[in-house]
Amino acid sequence: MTMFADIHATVLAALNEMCAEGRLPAGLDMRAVAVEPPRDAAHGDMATNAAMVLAKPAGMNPREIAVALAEKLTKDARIASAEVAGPGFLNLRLTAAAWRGVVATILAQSASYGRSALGQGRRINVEYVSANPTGPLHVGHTRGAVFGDALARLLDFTGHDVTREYYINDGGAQVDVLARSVYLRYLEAHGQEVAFADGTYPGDYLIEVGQALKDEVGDAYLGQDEAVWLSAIRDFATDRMLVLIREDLATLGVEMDVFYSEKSLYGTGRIEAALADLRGKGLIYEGVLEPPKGKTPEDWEPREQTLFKSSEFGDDVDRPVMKSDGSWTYFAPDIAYHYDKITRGFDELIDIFGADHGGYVKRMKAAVAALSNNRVPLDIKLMQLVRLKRGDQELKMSKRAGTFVTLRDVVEMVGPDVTRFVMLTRKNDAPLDFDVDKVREQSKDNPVFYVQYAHARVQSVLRKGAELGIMPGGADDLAAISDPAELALVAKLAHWPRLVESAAEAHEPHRIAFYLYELASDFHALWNKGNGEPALRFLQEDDLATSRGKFAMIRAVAIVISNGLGILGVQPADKM
RNA sequence: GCACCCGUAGCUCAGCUGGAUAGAGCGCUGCCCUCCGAAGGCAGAGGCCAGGGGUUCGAAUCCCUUCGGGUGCGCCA
Repeated sequence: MTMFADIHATVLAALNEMCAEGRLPAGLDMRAVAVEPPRDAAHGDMATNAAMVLAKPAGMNPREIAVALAEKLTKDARIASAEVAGPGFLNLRLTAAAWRGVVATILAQSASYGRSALGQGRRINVEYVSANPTGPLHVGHTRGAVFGDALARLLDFTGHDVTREYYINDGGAQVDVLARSVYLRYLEAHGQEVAFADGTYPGDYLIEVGQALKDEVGDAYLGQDEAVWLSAIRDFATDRMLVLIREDLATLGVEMDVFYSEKSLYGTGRIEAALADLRGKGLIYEGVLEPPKGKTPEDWEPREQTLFKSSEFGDDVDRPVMKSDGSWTYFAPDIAYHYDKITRGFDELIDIFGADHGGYVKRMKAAVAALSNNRVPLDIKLMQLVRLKRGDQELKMSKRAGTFVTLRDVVEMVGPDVTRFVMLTRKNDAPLDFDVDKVREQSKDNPVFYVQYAHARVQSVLRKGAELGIMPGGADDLAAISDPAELALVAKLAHWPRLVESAAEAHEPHRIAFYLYELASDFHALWNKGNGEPALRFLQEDDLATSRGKFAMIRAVAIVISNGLGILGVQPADKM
């Protein structure tokens, strides 16, 4: 249990008592009753809106309810005061002893402080990265990789059973292009002059693949028709690319549980099975789509296609699953893939896509709703672009020239921890500027540094204390935590569990990063306050009991920072 | 033309799923080291939350609408 959950339960209990005593009507819906930190700390430690949300259904004046509730709550030993404010807020102040209890809790729970059973072991599948297996990962993929991984860790931390999954697009035309490009490199390895036409991948990273192919098959494919080698080289090359991609992900500390092959859906009856499910629900038909309004393609002509009635599930129009030539559209294997996830028994699905896939969201949600009979929710997070910069200069990417900034370039420039943290300092749907110079600065301007520095400062004091034989204390020493600034810091620590839960529910790991920044800021402020008020210094050489108490407090700060960074996949620094 | 995302301080962005006087960093102005690390901190100036309607005790947040920016729109994946 946590402080906010405890008090919330206390408030509900008090309200129920009031019902039993006839001071409130029975059977009130209390789900809207919340206990939150007030926006302005001057209002108190916690505030409840109970009186306001219950006033109308109870047919009573909100202040009347608030006064009665306040009377009950002040009997609680942890609550120092309860004041009615504004239209009916009830502002609560907790006793210093109650806050000190939070420190004891944090030290006792340590690495699991903030863990929650919110997910109740629900099985949740997070699909991310899923980049085409045609080359190394670039900056854009990096953001998706970091976000997906942090989200997975966050869900794990909140009691979900998480599967991290990568969908390999190895079934489409782009892997044929890959195979042809590798063939050219293979010819090159045999000393031939080759030209990279449009529609091939000219990147240097395929040189060694061509060489490896030569090492493996010798001259077997020289002068041969594409029909002879295409399929074999495709498999060879995609395997190589997947090794590359796994290595890229590993440099960031990202590890997948499942790599799921698109190709495995073809010729195995799995696409057919998924569509048969939809057909059985009357959601597949043959028909002709209207041309898109406003922007009709030049070569538009009406054609009959096999369509999915996605419009019955909130999509704008029905979507084709089969092209007019009888082959599948990309949507068909995607339906089959999500059908497979549903059949595997997941309770919830999350897809992380690039923002350019925005037009795909509604049909995918429609498909999952239809296939699972609305049982399995699908959340799709769209990742906005990353603008990579060095100072004022933007590092441009050009796919045609084969020059792009890779994930590995970024990690080599700034390290995995900085890459991860900075990528998480923005909401997923906001564009991100990533300045490779700025993120390496050791200053307040750099949020990674700022948070790491707070952790390192705690460790530094604790080390110094250890030299003097002072260790963080237990419950008996916590009276040393008494200044309002100290209690405010502890209150911030008490927010951690509810912050974690709200971030997990919203699927928004960036909230963790922002919280850590605020916590670090509060800590640095308290540290500096010790300059003017020696009583606030953590190390009090002439008063060991006080030192032990304050050490317990700052150790709690380090624990929360460490737990938070753990969710972001960042190593806390002990020294800087 | 339609759909989705976005619009908050000069700049870059938060805003806890509807709460009280809208916050932080940078930049600007002025302060704080005989002191556990100044790689920090404190204070000040700076806002019609793009505009307009609505919903209710209460809106930056939810709904409608206008304007502005981004992305996407059958036989690409």
